Amino acid sequence: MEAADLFFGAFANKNRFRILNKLNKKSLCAGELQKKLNIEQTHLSHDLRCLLNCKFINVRKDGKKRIYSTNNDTKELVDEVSKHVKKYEKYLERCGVLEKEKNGRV
Amino acid sequence: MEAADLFFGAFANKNRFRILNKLNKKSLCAGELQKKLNIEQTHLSHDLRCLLNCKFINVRKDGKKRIYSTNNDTKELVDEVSKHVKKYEKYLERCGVLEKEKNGRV
DNA sequence: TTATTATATGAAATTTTTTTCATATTTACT
DNA sequence: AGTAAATATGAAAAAAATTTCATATAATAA
Repeated sequence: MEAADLFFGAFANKNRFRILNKLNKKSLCAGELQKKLNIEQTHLSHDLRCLLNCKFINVRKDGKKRIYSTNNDTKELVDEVSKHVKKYEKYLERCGVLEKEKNGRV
Repeated sequence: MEAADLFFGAFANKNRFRILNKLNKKSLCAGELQKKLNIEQTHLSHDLRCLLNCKFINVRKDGKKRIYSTNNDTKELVDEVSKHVKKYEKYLERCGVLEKEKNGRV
């Protein structure tokens, strides 16, 4: 089950998920992503490396830019997860540090 | 995109993923899960509450036990993710704190 | 009504991840 | 060669999640 842990380490992150969603629509270079998502440059760069290492995305060079893109498996996965998130949105609560007021006991 | 963050907070966790996989096969009470997964009692309890809050799982009472189960949406999602994890296993690397030795530069 | 089993809770301690900072690299242009 | 633009890197700081601890509650049985 170690692989699942690594998987989540890479995939399960708000910013990285936003990146994947953007790239699902259109391949983009880092600079474009940065503008669209309004993430600080080095932060974005770290996230891209993370996604890249785990093969969620690919790069190709184009002059001094690097164009990032998702593959089909990633597209499917991201869409599936997005579907679930949308459907369960109303139930989702911050975990671990559950907001005390909301504690809906069983 | 806030919902995605909450979603990952609950779903994206090694132990909780193990729990979901077990429950996908068979509804179980906390005690049984504890034995099968070898997780410390209060730890498991926290994780169950988390999954419960976000409606990944359901409970019903049976005497002094509580029987946990997954729903169909969760089953599908967990299976989809498991499939991806299996396929990409060989690429997965710990993120954020990337092991220095492994640094496969682009 | 007390004891026991099963499970839950909240807070503190620990660990991990995210974010920022300062700087490096890479490519193209002059 | 020197400069600027685009992106990457590593380490430190900050934030968040996990794990443990000590204790509470709930249901049943003696």
